[in-house]
Amino acid sequence: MAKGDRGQGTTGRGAEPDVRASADTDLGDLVMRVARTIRRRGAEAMAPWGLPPHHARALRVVGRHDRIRPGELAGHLRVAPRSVTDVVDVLEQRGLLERHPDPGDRRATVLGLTPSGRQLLAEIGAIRRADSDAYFARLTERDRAALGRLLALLDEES
Amino acid sequence: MAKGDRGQGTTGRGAEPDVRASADTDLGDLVMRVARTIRRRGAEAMAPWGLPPHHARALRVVGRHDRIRPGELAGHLRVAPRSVTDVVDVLEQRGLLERHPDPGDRRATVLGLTPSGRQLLAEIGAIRRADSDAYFARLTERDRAALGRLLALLDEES
DNA sequence: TCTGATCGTGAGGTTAACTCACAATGAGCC
DNA sequence: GGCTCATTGTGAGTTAACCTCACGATCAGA
Repeated sequence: MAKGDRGQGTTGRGAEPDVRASADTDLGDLVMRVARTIRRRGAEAMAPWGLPPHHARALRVVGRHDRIRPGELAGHLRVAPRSVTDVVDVLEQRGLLERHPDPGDRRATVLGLTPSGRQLLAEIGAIRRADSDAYFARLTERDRAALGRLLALLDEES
Repeated sequence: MAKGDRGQGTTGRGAEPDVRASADTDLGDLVMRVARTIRRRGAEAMAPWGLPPHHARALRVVGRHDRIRPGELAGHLRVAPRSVTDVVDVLEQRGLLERHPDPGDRRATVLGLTPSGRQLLAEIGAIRRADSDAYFARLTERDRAALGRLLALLDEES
């Protein structure tokens, strides 16, 4: 099924494993490496606020979708529902968002930003966007659009 | 679960924050979400061998660059030198690779696959490639090439 | 009213990284 | 030869970002 399969793996020890960069990194690896860089940059950019990248991301989602439920937030972040509980815990402890009981369903909770959460979001938004722009500036406008389209295709619900 | 989408508002292409995640997430978020999916899929695919994605990746790099040093391996994986020590520890304990003293520099170590490491690499290579192909099959051949090019640009040494 | 799904979370675990400090060694200089 | 300084890999300790499983509370339907 694989096409350009170089079948080495038998005895071909020093048998010319030349394999220059483009050949040896597949798309999956490439995505992971870029993701690592993004996470590192994000962590550095957010360091002054002590807000890890993932927490900042969650804060942003809540900012966009007010009155969101934890489960929905998990969906947006593409993580397991349980995983957002901890994130929400931290953000709530810092007074950035609040859990409110859902009047329509007493099992459920809805999340909303506090004023200081909203303010922090505004502050870091600018920084984050600037850093993101700086990183993706390696690509032309057209390439960024193309990348967005391709990643969105991959990210579609399966 | 989740799959929430209480439609609030339409995808108004304005200054309005909009609902559909794919529409308003920036490139960084998109990369992270795709990366998460890839990691999860990779972990599932490697589960029968109990080999975490990152370990498999390291094994592959050593397979390609025999007699590589830990420090170089770290460079290929884009992680801090210290981080590969643990990975190498595990892989060595499993008998998949070995540390040899570097004859030219007694501080250093060179890594090489053992026969069983080489065999495992061959086994999982096929599986992994198949899974990767399945995931990226959402994109056309042309789109995959484009994505590879764009990611490679981003991943260039800065 | 009983049953089965759903919501969020406690408990506990894993992966994948990081920094800082250190001993051993190499390399350049006088 | 003896000094200094950089490099190599690792011990120690920490953090981020996930996961599964189990559970009590609640909802929705037969």
